[in-house]
Amino acid sequence: MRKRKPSPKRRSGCPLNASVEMLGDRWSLLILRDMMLRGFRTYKEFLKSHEGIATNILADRLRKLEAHGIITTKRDPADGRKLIYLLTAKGIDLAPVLTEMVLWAARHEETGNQALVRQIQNDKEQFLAAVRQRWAEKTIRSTAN
Amino acid sequence: MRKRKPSPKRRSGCPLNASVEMLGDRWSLLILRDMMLRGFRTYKEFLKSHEGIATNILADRLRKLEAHGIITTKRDPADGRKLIYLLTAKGIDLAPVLTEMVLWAARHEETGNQALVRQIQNDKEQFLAAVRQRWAEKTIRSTAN
DNA sequence: CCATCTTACTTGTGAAATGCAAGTGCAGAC
DNA sequence: GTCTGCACTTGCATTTCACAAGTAAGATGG
Repeated sequence: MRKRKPSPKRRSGCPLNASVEMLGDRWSLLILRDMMLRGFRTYKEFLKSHEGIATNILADRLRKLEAHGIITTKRDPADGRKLIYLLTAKGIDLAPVLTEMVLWAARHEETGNQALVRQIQNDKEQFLAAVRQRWAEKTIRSTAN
Repeated sequence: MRKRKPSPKRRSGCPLNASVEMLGDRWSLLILRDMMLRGFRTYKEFLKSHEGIATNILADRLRKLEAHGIITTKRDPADGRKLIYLLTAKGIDLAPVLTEMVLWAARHEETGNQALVRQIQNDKEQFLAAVRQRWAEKTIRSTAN
């Protein structure tokens, strides 16, 4: 597991602060959710899907996530216009954070997607294992091409 | 467990989106960390501590966290100038989210506070139980006054 | 091989959020 | 009554954001 050298302008060394500086905005975690749970991989999918992110913001977030080593890109071998965005190991390792946030909101707010919520509540570890396995399969297929 | 009616202007019903809309900024989670782990309870403590939040932003974030039912305030009975900020049950229930974020950053970044990290890694459930118990004790003392 | 379409962006503009410095109002201490 | 401490608010410059429009490079159809 390769670690980055400490960024020069970090506000503090607290690990929570590090997470917040990478993920603490209104879009990054939603993009990661789409990659992790919905299997989205291209710019267009992110753009037209979910909560309606602006195109310049999406480009900026993808750039930042890549700079932080959370995602990578590769050209689609079948269509040279397409860039395929993939989660790195560091990225897929955010799965427990996302699931805890989903569980928390589901406990305290009126939310949709109860199927997902119940699946996580039913067996969290199994859910995480499934997420990780789907990622591993996809990643092998993708990097093999 | 009382739930809020769905906010009219939510971008989507996804539970992750709900969490992100309440907590997805550069300060809210740090304030909650200070309450949960460092025992901070007053405006002044939040202000002069941690990563240097601006006073107007702090006032704004505290207002929003209270509006979302994550924290409450009460007057200090011993000093009428002081407001004491306390985590609600919904607030302390964010402990698993914070710990997962700490663990993730500790795994993938160079961060400080290794003592805390090792304590969580060593036994996550015990750590969470201790956090919850400290909260329960403080809350009983506080609301009894 | 040329026109057209798709994809992944960038650019421009106004609105909103943020950061910083200074000031206000109220409670308590002296 | 003055002075200090606490929890803010206000004003202003800077940064970030959202929305609309435009662009470059690769694919597609004739």
